[in-house]
Amino acid sequence: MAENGRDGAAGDGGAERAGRRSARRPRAAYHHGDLRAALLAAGEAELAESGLSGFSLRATARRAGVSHAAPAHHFANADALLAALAVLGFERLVSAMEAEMAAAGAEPRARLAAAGRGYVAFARSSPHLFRLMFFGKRPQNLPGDAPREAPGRAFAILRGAVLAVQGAGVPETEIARDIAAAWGLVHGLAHLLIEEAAAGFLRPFGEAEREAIVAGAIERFAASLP
Amino acid sequence: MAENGRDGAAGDGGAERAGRRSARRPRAAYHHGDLRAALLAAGEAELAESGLSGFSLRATARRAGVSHAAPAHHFANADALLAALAVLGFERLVSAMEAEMAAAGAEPRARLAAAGRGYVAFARSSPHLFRLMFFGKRPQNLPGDAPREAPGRAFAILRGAVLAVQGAGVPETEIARDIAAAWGLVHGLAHLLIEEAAAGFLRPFGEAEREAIVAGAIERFAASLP
DNA sequence: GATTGAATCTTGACGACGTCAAGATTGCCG
DNA sequence: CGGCAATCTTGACGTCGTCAAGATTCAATC
Repeated sequence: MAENGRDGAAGDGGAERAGRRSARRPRAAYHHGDLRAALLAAGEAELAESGLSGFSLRATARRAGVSHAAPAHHFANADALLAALAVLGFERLVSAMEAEMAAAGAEPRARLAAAGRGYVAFARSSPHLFRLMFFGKRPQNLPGDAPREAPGRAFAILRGAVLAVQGAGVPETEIARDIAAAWGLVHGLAHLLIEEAAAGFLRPFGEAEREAIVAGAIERFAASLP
Repeated sequence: MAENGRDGAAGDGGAERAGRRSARRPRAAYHHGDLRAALLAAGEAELAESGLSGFSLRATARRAGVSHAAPAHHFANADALLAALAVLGFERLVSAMEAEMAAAGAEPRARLAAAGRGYVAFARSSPHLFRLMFFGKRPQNLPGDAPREAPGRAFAILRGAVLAVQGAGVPETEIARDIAAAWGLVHGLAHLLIEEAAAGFLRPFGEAEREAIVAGAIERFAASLP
């Protein structure tokens, strides 16, 4: 995937294989090899640098060292590329939650709190993906169900963690209420932390203190469940 | 102002002056009167119809019945118009919170829950503005402090409501923790409700049940404060 | 009340963007 | 080895945001 540009601006930088033909084409090969993956990597880098509103398919192609129309053979349109990135983000979100839970042992409340911490940790580590996942245009007419089903796994984890705490015999609306509260809390906290405008009142606190504040809020919720 | 396209929508209702000159220009006047307000109304309508990613300054101008370059005299650029809309949204958010609180009486916990309900109610009534306010590009170089300070009032209300419940003598980090939890909960719930992808598990419930679930989550939080 | 300067709006242009169509290049399968 | 499909490039079109220059109107001054 040719070290998606950056260093030399003009991108390409892909001198991994010396130009074979002549000096006409600094680019290595006509066929890229795995342009789809390269475009995803370049797209994520673009997203991190320029944000969702400044995202450009042409710039992504440029960064990947291909022409502006090359992406069309791998993604139907720009939204399809972004949707694929969002799916990738949800996979990482699930990984982050599972990683924290695995380290949290077996106690249900500890596992629920860990899931929440993982959720927030992901948002802080990849704010550009987080924003894309929850604010990007809804992928409407894309092939496959992945874009629509991607959030489901993360919710399922959170739901399972809540159910494990509640035990059996809880009315359906109460379950929904507590799942909504759990998701709302961690999602809101995550958003609060990555948006500067929203994080105003957390400014005075240092990094460690914020961590403790967020973890405390989540643990207090887990403890408050009946 | 020629009933911007859609006749129904744009409000403004500015057909006050019949076209005076000739049939050449269906538009009434060269000078609009209050184009700034008309652009804000048209921009909000565009936002509601096309979403943030589909927003277009030219389409907004078209809807307002002016040329594509007319907005430049009232907003430095497209982001400035969106920033003004975001400020407008924060004002409405504050109004929604205050309205609920005013109807909630004097009991601190009831007032806190009311503030949260108002927050969610605003998001549901104006999802396009909500998304803009919290996901739009951060207005960087805009004149005036309004865009940066707009979220402050809403946070101040929530903060005040939390403080009123806690009473005096609570450590600073605990205060921050509970404010973060309150904001995170209501913000996350609001987001949960307006994003279809996220609201999957709430689908089976009807409108009234959702209302109860959200209100229940908020009230349980208010009741859980020490 | 006419004149003049400033504010407002229009027209036209430019570069960047997303997307489509057609041609060039390459890998692969027979 | 030949041909076909996949891949990538080039070129074009319409739309977008923004700038510059001209047209029109308002308002303040004389």
